[in-house]
Amino acid sequence: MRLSQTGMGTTKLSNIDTMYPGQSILLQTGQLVQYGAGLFGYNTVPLLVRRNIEKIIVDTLNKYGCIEVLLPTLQPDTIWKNSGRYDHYVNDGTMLITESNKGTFCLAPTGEEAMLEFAREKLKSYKNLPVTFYQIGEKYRNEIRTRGYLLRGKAFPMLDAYSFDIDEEAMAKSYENVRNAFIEIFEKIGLDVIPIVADNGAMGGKKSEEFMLISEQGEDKILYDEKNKIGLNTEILEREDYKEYLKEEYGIEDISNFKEIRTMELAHIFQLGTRYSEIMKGKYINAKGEEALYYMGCYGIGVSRTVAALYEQSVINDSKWGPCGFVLPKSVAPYKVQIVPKMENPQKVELANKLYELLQKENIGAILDDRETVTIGAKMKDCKILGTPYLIVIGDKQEGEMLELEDIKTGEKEFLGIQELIEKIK
RNA sequence: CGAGGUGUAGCGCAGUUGGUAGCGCGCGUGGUUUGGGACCAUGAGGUCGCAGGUUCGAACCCUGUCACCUCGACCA
Repeated sequence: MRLSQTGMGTTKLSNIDTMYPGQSILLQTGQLVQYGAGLFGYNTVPLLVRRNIEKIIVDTLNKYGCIEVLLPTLQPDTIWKNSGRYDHYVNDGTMLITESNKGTFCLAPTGEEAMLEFAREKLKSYKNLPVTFYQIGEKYRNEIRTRGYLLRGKAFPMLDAYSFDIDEEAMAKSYENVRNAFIEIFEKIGLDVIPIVADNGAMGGKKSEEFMLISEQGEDKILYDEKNKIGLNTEILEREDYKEYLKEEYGIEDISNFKEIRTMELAHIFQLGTRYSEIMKGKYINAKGEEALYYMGCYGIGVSRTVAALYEQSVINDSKWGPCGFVLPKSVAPYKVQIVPKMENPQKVELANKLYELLQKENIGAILDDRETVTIGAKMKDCKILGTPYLIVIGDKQEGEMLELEDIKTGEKEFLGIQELIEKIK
C-alpha cells in the first residue's frame, strides 16, 4: 500500500482523548471517520484489522465444528411479531424500523428470530442435531446513549452463533464447545479475556457468561478472584436468588475475597433452553417420532468492540509526545512493516520500491511511505500511526545490500540482508 | 429522558465592553533544508450549527431548535 493514496497519516496529534487515546488517534489520523453518534467509517488499515479478527473467528469456529451462514439484517416485521419481541424492541427505541409500500421492515438488532426461522426449515429430525450455526454481520441498535467510539455504536459488526440440541445435557455440551472456541479466539487475537458469570435474566435460560477484558476503559464492574480466575458481573448481586444461582450453575460459594474491577465486555454466551423455540415453534421430530422443542444456546462476539479494545491496548507512548500511535500484534496486523525512503535521493527511492515489490511478492504486507512533501524525520515519527510492528528506513545510514530493520515496540535496530529480513518479518 | 458541557476554515482552537473574522497545524506554489513533528516567502479556504428576536449594527445579548460529548438511566 502506498501511503500517499490513503488519506492516512500526516497529522500532528493534539488534544488526544485521555479516556480513549487509541480511538482518538485513529480519528485524528484519518483511519476512522465519524458520521454521527455511534456511526463510523473505517479507512483501510482498521478495516483490515477487523477482517483479520473476523478470519480468526471464522477459522476457529469452523475448527470447532460450527457452520457459517449469512442471514439478512433487513427483516420483515412479522418474524419479530411472531416472537413477541417486536413491541419491546420498538417501544424502547432499540430496533430501527423502516416503512415501505410493501410493509414494515426491521433492521435486526440481534439474530435469534432469523436464525430460528432458518433452522426450522432445515433441522426437521433429531438426526440433524446437534448443530451450531453462526454468522458475522452488521447489527443495528439505536442506542439510547452511544459511548466510547466503537465500543458502543448504533451499527456494528457482530458474530452471532446459535446452537440447536435435543436436550439440556446436549445443550450444555454445545455451550461448552463454543465457550472453548471463544477462549481460543481471544488468545489468537492477543487479548487477555476471561469468562465470568453473567445474568441470564433478559434472555431466559440457565447459564450465561461474559468474556471480559480487564480495563479501566470498560463500562462493566465485576467482582474478580484473581488467584482462581473466577469472576462475576456485579449485576448478579441484584438478583434475589444470586447465591443459589452462583452455587448451582457455577459452583461458586464464597465471594468474600473477590475484588471489584472494571472490564470491557467483548462477548456474551447464553444457554437459552426452549424459551425461543417455544415462542417461535422451533420443533423437530425426535427418536420416538414425536414433536420436540430445540434446546438452544446463543453466543455473540462484538467484533468492532474487539477492534477498539485491541487498538486501545496497542497504544504506544512516546516520552516526548505521549500517546503517539500503535504497535499491533503480528497476528492481526495487516501490514507488518513500513518502509520510509529518503525521497530526495533517487537511488534510495528506487531501492525502497524494489523492496516494496519484493515484499508484495512474498505476500508480506508492507506500507511504502511515498509522500513527497513529508521530511524523513516526520515520516519516522508518523510510522507509529498505522501500527506496523516493524520499520525500515532507507536513508543516509543505509548502505549497499544491508537494510536497517527497527522493531518499533522495543526500538531495537539491526542491519540485515534481504533474505534474513524477510524471515524475520514473516 | 434527567444533569452538565461544546458547536467559529479539513483538524485543534482564540475571539475582551456588540462595530462585517483570527492563530497554529494541514493543503497549493517558489526556494532553502533533510535520520526522529524543518524553515522562509506566498496563496487558497468561513452564511461563526440552524431559525427567529433585540439593535443603526450580533460570532458575542435574548428565545427556540438541531447536532455532538460526558455523567446518570438503559444495555441480546
